[in-house]
Amino acid sequence: MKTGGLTIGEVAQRTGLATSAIRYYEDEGLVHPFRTDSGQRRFDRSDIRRLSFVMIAQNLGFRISDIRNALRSLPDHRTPTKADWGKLSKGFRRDLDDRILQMQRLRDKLDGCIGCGCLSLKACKLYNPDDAAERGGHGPRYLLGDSPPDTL
Amino acid sequence: MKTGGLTIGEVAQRTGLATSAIRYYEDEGLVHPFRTDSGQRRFDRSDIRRLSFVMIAQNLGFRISDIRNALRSLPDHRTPTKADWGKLSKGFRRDLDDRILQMQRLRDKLDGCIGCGCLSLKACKLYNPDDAAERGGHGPRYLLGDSPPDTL
DNA sequence: GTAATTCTTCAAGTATACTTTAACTCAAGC
DNA sequence: GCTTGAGTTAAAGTATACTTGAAGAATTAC
Repeated sequence: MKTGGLTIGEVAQRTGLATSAIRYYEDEGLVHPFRTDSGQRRFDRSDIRRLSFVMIAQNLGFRISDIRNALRSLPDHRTPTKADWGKLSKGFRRDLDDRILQMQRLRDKLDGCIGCGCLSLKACKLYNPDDAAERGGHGPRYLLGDSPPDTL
Repeated sequence: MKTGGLTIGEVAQRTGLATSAIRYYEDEGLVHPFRTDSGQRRFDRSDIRRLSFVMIAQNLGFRISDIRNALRSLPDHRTPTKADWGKLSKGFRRDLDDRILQMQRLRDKLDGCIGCGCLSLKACKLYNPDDAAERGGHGPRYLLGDSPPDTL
């Protein structure tokens, strides 16, 4: 009774994900497979695209909550249109651009700070609290920048 | 008996790290404070620089093992010289450049793949096994790219 | 029809990066 | 000199992202 959908094994093969990971992603609300009468999952072809996106975003360091959020712009039980994906892509690109910019900025600062051995961050402003907040670490770590250059 | 070193609390204040994090970093071999006769940690001023580096690298997504590895180029019980830091910086910069490049490449691909809604990764070669291996996920996930375009 | 796969759920385990708690010692201020 | 704040260890707890294992049901292959 495989009328219409892909089994979890087929999706695993096509994406390279473990079946356990796919089940986990369902638990986390990243995919919404339907069920056969006997309770087995059946996936839409478009779910492969969804999961591909998940893997790409994961690889770039985005967390599952971020990804779930991005995927909200896609319809849950309808095959996403080109326009749906375009919308998601736009938001994702913005995040990516931000990250790239941040990294480049840091790299350039590092040339000046670590490169010269000073690493005196108040002077360098290598970091500011906003950067820290973005990544959302566990504690309220304000990272660097409260000691004058001569303390380093 | 505070002859010479900073206490863990002072280091915590200057870096913004929790004392528990600093102790954890010592366990992980990222800093090597000496001890007073009574067993309390005393840090070198240069350890603040070390810890700053740890925080920066962490923020950029590097793992502690990577960071420990990078810090190997610094001397453990001597204040690092400008040359020491320069050496570390060079290796770090290379990694950073790699990451930035990878992200830019992916971003550009995304414009073509997700943007158009195809996301057919074999055709796009958005990902290849090498990229996956780099990040070193838990399982042997080869990510994307074994399904022909029409399966998506 | 039956044996081998593949699927199911649920609970527990793993790795990373820490924090929290408990019980205790040390150091500093008054 | 004694209280208080800061430091110490060891073990357990937390969050994220999964994997592994057990026991059973469904599907497929012959």
